[in-house]
Amino acid sequence: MTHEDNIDNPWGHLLGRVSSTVASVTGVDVDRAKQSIEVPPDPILGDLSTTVAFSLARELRESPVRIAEDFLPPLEEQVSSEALLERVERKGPYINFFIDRSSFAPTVIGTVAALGDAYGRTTRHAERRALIEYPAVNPSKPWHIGHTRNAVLGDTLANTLEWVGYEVVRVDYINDLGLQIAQLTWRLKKGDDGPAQGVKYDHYLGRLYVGVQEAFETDAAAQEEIREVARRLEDPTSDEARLSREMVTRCVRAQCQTAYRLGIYHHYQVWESSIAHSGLLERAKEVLLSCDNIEQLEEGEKKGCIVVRLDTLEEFKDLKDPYKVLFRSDGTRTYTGADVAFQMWKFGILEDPFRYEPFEEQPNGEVVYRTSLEGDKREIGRVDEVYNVIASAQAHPQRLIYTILDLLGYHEQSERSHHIAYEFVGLEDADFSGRKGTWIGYTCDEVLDRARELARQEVEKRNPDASEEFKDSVAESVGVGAVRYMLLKASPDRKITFRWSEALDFNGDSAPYLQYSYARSQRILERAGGQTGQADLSVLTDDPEFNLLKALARFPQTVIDVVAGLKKGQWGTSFSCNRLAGYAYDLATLYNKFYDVCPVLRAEEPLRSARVELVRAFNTTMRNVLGLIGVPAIERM
RNA sequence: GGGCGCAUGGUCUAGUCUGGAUAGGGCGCUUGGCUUCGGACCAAGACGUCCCAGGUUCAAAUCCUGGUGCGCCCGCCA
Repeated sequence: MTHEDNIDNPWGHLLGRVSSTVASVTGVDVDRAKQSIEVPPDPILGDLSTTVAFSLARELRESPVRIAEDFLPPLEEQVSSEALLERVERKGPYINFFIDRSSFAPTVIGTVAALGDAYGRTTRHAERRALIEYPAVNPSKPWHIGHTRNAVLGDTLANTLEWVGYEVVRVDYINDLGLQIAQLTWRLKKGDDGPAQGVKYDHYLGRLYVGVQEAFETDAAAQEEIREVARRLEDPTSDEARLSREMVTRCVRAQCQTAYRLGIYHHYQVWESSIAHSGLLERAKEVLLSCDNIEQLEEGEKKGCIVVRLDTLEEFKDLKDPYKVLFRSDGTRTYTGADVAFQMWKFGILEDPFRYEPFEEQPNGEVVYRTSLEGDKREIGRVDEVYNVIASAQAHPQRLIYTILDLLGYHEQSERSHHIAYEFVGLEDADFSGRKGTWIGYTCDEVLDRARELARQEVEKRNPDASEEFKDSVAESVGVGAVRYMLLKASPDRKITFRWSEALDFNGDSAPYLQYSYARSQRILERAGGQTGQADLSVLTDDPEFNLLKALARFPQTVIDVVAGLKKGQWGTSFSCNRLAGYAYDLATLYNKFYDVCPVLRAEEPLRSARVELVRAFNTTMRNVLGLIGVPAIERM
């Protein structure tokens, strides 16, 4: 019994049946038969087809058409005993299968009804655990849309893995020791009134930073003072460290408000200061120095540095310098050094030196913990896969970290380290830069606010008599959905040029279109009254009904395919989040077409009851997909 | 210099991994559809050298080779 035979996956089941039918008749193995199955370009031709005649043509020294002709009679024989298949036809060399519509509807709707909220979830990867790091925004500014892309990608990946059975640990990384933090600490030390009334702390810091950066670049004395602050920050007991800790905490709390609006939550925050002062680096250093390619140089330009020698490796042979520094001559870590130690921690290669304290309780009711020098020990546990959601620009350093794990002998962990890469979000004429302040006006909060305002106007038009609370709540859900969906429907390796007109377009391929289709189905179910249960579903055979049923059936297989597509390449692991968005859009489109031409409540029995059950199945499936991609499902809008 | 990614109607984009039948959508444009379960909807139409040149194949947007254009990466920085 293969996974596809599992009843929680109707489309996979169907593919399995067709594949084994093709295999048994033609003699090719099941995998090859499965490879040959595709969906014909026009449903008139069939629901599924096989091109196996083409691939057999050469080895049988026979024309593909002739081969298809020969296989047709035995296939017809087999198909007649397949419950879900009605008939098989030949069109030239193509062999096309037709689903038995009257038995398909009860199968699909029965599955959706039986599984309910769990429809779309499978247990293929049960007992497996994954750790995902995202979005790791510096605690010195508000999220802009680029950070939001990272966060939404990470959150959706985490959901997707959970839907195929993974247990997922969601981790954020807080770099509280970077230069930006030193600069801001220096600035706050000089005294400042703090944020004006109503200004979020992260926005306040972000704007303050633009000015500080200017001083840093132009004023040598200021620059020296800031370097000194950076040095003092390394001592966790210093006044600067205390001030910085307070500042960073307030900033992270403010950033979390943005995350919560988007429905994004974490289990742990790993702070850089914990990495620096917990003893993790010292342990990492010991392990690293036991590796043949890693050494402390005794002479030359990099005398005293702990380096990894890379020129023996094919993928790094063209570097200008064969040595990559992990620890500087003064003993401090480089980014790469800290990242290697962090990656080792994620896999449990190094014993967990961290202590944890609650950071805050999130709106989902779960406490997010931060690493700390105080607090309690916690057990992260074994992790099978690690996914780091990081911009494509970081592909080289990410690859380097995984290579070092490999050099250390942790081949398995290296292989299971994934860089989920994505391109930047930019403007037509500029990129977002923290230093230059080009992000101003394009923070996640501002984009969400504007989306909400626009949605609010639409809600007002349609529901003038509704309560303020209702209007606000719907507007917020529409705004959040629109922003998440916009970021998800683009393939991660494609740059997104942010345009207000596109981000706030609520028609067509957009979240409100999905939410609207859901709300309309909700209305029908409310008016239809209670459960019918006994409906004769075999009457659902018209094209609009059948097309919708096929889309419903495809959901679990789509999630499985996206996970199967997480293939690791040399420079990153691809995550087709756009396929999830695309599936949701297809489903909504087919429902809207059905809605337009198939009356439900006004239909005669037994059609009426059957269509109500179809609407119910759509309602359940759409709610589940929306949950998966994090777009709020709205009952009424 | 080396590496990675991208290139598809006016515009934005799916499909490329794993070759298969008339290249699918969104926005915009033209036109039609509510005495009807919600028009954030549906239907019809116009718009294409799938960057270029070769090659492989019964079959190429998809694979191979060589180009072109754009973006990014290659520090004891952050």
